Amino acid sequence: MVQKPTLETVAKLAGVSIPTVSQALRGTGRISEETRRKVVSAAQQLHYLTDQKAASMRSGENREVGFVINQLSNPFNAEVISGVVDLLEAEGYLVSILDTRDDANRQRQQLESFIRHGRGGLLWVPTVGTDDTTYSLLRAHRVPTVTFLRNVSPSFDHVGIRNAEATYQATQHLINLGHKTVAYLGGTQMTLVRRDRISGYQKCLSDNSLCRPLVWDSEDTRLEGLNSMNTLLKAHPEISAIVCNGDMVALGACLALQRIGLVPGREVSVVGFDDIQDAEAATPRLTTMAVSPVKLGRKLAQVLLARIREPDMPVTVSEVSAELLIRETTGPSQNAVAS
Amino acid sequence: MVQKPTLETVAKLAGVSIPTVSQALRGTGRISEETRRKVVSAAQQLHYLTDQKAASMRSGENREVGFVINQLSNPFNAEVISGVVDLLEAEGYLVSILDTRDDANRQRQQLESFIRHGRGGLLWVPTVGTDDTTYSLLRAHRVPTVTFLRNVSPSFDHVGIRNAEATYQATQHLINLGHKTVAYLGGTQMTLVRRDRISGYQKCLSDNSLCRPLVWDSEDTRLEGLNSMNTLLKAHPEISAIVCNGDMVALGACLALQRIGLVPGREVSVVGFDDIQDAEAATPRLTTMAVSPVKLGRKLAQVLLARIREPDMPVTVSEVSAELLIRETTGPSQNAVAS
DNA sequence: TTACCTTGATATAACGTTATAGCATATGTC
DNA sequence: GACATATGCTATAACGTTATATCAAGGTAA
Repeated sequence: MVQKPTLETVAKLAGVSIPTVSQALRGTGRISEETRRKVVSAAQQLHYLTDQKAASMRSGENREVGFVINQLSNPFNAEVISGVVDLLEAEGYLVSILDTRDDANRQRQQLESFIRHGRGGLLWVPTVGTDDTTYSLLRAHRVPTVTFLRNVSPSFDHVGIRNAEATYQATQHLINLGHKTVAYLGGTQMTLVRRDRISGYQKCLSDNSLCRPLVWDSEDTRLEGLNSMNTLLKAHPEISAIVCNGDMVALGACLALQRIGLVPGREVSVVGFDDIQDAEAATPRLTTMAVSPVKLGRKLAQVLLARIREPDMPVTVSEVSAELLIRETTGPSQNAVAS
Repeated sequence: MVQKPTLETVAKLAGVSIPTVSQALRGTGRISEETRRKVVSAAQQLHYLTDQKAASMRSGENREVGFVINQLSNPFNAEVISGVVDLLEAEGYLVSILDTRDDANRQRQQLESFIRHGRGGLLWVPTVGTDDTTYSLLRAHRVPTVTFLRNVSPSFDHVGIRNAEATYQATQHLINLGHKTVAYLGGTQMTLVRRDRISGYQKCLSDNSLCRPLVWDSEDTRLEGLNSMNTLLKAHPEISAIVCNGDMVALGACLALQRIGLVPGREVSVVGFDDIQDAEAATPRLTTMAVSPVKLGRKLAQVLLARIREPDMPVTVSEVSAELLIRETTGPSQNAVAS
């Protein structure tokens, strides 16, 4: 145990050659049952574990993939990761997670490091401000890549959410409840995701002949949601409902309402996005657009596996629909009742 | 660009030998300024990136480390990870994160995979129920290892929190406010961390001649905190204050109180543990035992680096103190005022 | 018998690096 | 001018695997 066990050590102990050991352990080639047993027992005795660095260097195969994500602390992301990891680990892959914290420089560093270490696949939520050289870097090194949520380039497979459809549905729900002044709260930059969500919100307003779209920025945390809602209410006290870019923002917004004595779902209605665990636990329980993070994670894993196995298959784009989950933070407009 | 660039490709383009390229790019050996420039330009032209698998195989050096953690979705952990990653990435390391979700089997799989892939270092929150063979696996393969939070084995370096001291302080704070019936809420199994925290709580009670320790289980999520607090209140309506095993539980407990019309900090006082972002954002703002996750993360990274550089140094144990942050969820006992 | 196939193993080369040693050529010293 | 030393580069081997080719021994068919 003083020396790292290698094929050579095992071979010596079993009294056979190195290739024999390699084949016996992997079940390839023509090895008699008897020597196979000898080899396996020797390997166990020495606690031998294949050195994958050496193996993958020779064989080209590589069961290490990475998930480069924009915000690890977001519980929705954490749940997606669970789904991905479950499926890929079952297939013998090692999934490692990198957090860019939406910093393009950090992301660049991480991806270069990623390529240098020769990972066999990439699941990727591209940072805001990712530039073209990053895409060509990945293409040049032939990294099988699936983008997630942010569909930034037609050369990569993609798995995402039907964002415009979802916010349209959320907005329509509020309008059906009689709300006339519906604002959009959340996001800070014009990512594709946010653009799509806002466009669904706007289209719904105009389809219903309500023509005052109002979009307000906020980081995707409870704290920022609280602060932004405060400023929004000060600037536009007339709004009676909001569609949020994420549950964390929505929960923060509910807190803001409660602090000034308003009840979410009575004076002001709130719709979230994601259906994280806390949405159900909050008081009042949050109405939200639910997407199953585990289902998304599985889909992601499946697409990546397909791409790894068939590098030349045509690029695929998969989008899953969100589902409106009506809980307690949405209710009939007070104005509508009054009029 | 059709072929993966290697030292050979670069050497051919620059018109020099392979070792020359290797040395020129790393700045070792004796290379003239002129050829160095030639080589660097050729490398850039081909988008050459060192294949670390091959490099580390030959040189033995390995700048890949892993952080094997028990619960990725916990925001406190996410913040610790940030601290670790900041420091290690600056030193040229690639940090990848694995989530055991506190499942010993999964953890075993992940660690074996981890070793096979030859990682150069490990930061580790061991799962509940980790058995001895796992420790010896890590020792046998000489993986530089630092345990975090759960100090399970004297053969690894450790970074953790002064848990008993912290809960003692929290409990004393409640007692000073006049509370006589203080319960402990959170955790599900007898991990070392929880044992230490409970012992601090108990010692404080007995030091103050209050002899009714009451410990109640709960998973470390808001939802479970809510449910557990409900059952606790039903079983023991007399309690006037609780010390919690984590902020998530504490926030859930506050929700439970609010649902039945009680105000945290008035009828029942609540102290959390961790000081996650939401502790400040909650209504009312959560009193908690604060440990700086970023500071912990940095410490972790430093200890690991030291261990990697000096594999034979004596084992170190570092513990940081938590600090009582008094906010709004703790207040004078109503009984004390009445009597 | 000769020719051919099957079985069970091994020898050898290769993956892309880096460490070591070696070999010219230029520079300095006495 | 002879010798030592410094400079700049290259040849070679090695890291631990796996892929390919090869080889000996035994079995089968004509």
